[in-house]
Amino acid sequence: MGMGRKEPPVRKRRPTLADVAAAAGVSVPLVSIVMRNVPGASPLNRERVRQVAADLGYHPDQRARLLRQQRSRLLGVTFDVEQAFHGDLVEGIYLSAEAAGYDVVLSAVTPGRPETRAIDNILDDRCEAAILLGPRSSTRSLATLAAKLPVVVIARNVKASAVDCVRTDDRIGMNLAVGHLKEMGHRDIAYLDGRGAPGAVERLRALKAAAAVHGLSDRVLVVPAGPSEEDGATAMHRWLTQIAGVTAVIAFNDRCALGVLDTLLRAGISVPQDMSVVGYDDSRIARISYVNLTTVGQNPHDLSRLAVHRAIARLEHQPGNPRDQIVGPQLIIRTTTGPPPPFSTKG
Amino acid sequence: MGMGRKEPPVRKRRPTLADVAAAAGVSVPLVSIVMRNVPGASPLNRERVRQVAADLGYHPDQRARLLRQQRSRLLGVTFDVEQAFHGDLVEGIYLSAEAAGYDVVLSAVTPGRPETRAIDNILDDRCEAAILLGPRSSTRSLATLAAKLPVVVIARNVKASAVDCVRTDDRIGMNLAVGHLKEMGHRDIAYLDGRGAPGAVERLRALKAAAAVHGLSDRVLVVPAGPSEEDGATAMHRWLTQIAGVTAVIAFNDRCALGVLDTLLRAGISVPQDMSVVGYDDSRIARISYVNLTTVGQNPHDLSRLAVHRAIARLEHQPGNPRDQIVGPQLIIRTTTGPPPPFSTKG
DNA sequence: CCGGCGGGCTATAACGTTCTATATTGCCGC
DNA sequence: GCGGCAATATAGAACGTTATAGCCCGCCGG
Repeated sequence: MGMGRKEPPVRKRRPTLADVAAAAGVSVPLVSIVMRNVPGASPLNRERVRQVAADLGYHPDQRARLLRQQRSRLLGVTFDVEQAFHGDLVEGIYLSAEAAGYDVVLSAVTPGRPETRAIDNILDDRCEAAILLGPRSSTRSLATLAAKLPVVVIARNVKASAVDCVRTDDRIGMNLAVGHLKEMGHRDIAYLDGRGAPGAVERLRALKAAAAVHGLSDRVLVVPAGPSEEDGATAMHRWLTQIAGVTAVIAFNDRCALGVLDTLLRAGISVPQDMSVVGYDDSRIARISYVNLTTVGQNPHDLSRLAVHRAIARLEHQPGNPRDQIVGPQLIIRTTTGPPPPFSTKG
Repeated sequence: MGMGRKEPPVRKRRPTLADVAAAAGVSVPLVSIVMRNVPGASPLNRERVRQVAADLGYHPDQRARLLRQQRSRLLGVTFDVEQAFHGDLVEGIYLSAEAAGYDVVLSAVTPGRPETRAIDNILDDRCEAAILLGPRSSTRSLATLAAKLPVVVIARNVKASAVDCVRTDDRIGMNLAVGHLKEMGHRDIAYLDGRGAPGAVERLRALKAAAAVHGLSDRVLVVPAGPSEEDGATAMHRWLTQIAGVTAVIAFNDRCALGVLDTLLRAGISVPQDMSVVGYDDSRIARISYVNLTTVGQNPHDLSRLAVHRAIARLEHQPGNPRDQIVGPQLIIRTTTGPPPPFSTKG
């Protein structure tokens, strides 16, 4: 019975500029001036209005604000919730955008929410430009989108004249990986291909180019695998019995490399004494101490910074020169690579 | 020289209702009626307006629309880009929200973007309710937030009367894990604690309760570890030499369990013949074929569905009964658990 | 004493949409 | 022929904010 019943939290309509103005005894535009920190109000009123606004718990309505202004200063970003790497990119995008005075609207792609819907969302929200992380849409539909607003694609090369791209150059990455192995004395190298995964074709081509540069074209063995741990493990398992002389493996990506490592461990082949392994991506898994995978890392910070700046440049009508911007990857040398075992140096 | 120069893509101001109305020769409100699919327009005009809108590439301005309406029907969601599980939850939230006619505003928490900023963002965007995934803010500040709008927290228990919680019950999960092991014949079980990780205390308490239920209170050994692969590997390594008789390990989470598996593999202890291992979370890593980890899985679909419905119920003034909703986890039996080796049955 | 100037403040309109109220039909029954 | 009704269309105001222009007042030089 009536003892200390909690009052229900009465949530009234959120306060507006008019409420603050009335409470402070000034006009609405003056409050607006104070909230925006622009000149035109006396220090006295400025202080008073600030106080009243804080007391009322006033928050400016972002939507009304954007509606009135000519520009929204909004960047729409689509990303895939399943890709850990996209998380790193999102982080970088927030940073660069806020530094440039732009705001970010996120729109996720999930198994149940196709990319088209994610894109429609950022269109509805009046974003001035779109930054798409690893989009799967056709070149054609991306070009259509680019007719409506500036589009910057990260981590995919889209051959449409109106679409900007920012991506890592696999040729540089593979060059680093092969160069590192050659320097240590390896000659016979196996490459586990991504087999149909996005970007696999480019990466294979890059590997072949790197092999040619280092004069190892006929020493490189390409094995079909895939993008997952399972693919790496299966391919390595099947292939273990068939090779001899190969002293190093480059995997399509880190997950694939992880499967390779597991198979080698179970087969009693020690890494890096008997076999060197190089991954690709520098995903979080590569950094675990007991994995400690040598890998080619993309630079999410640079990728996102370039993408944001490129989008803003388009908005401010300074297209800039290269439509397709390349970020150099870096080789992160950990403990899965080392010199080949002495008895196997046959070249 | 002048051959086939591409015309620069002229991006004009985006079309508005007024533009469509003028082009179709009808009034603005009529176009609005058509675009919203509400009664009040003739089939003839409906068709015409649709056609014209499509031709102009008209997209309704979500911000203006929400400004005019009394309600925004917007749910603000904060999530952590580093937590893969949050991705699964986001997916479910989109699904449930769209089914209920609500829209979702995402706001990410990253290493460089603190939770407070993410929350301010959804406040500025006029969301009607907030759904926070594993928030790290203090109970106090969450309560303050709840005074402004309904707040539903997923995956954390917040003891504030105005904050709803939806979470998995660790007691059920641990009960399943211990029960499964006991059923197979295990008696002496080690638990690798999360040591300071969010939720570790509750999970440890739940384990102890489960042990008590199964009459194994004095057979369970608690070992400090941590939430990462590395923690699991280190703890297992250090601890391997000190135990005897223990036939099963329950890890704080899957990542920790992965470290355990790796250490066991390197030590030549086979799983599950010599030792059973149970994880917690059913993260993607647990499903890899060569890992194939028996684990306690949270149900992201149910969690997100309940959270969305709870938020909407609050908005529509039907608070409903339990402020703290529990979703039952499920045991996913894979191949890292089996009967204990015969010689070790001592109880 | 007057015209001009500038700081501080406010009235008003506008952003793109939707709500409310009101007109304009055509059609029916009496 | 006329009131009533439903269906369709439009005029006008409103949402919360900001841009523009103008008002008021005290001050200065002439």
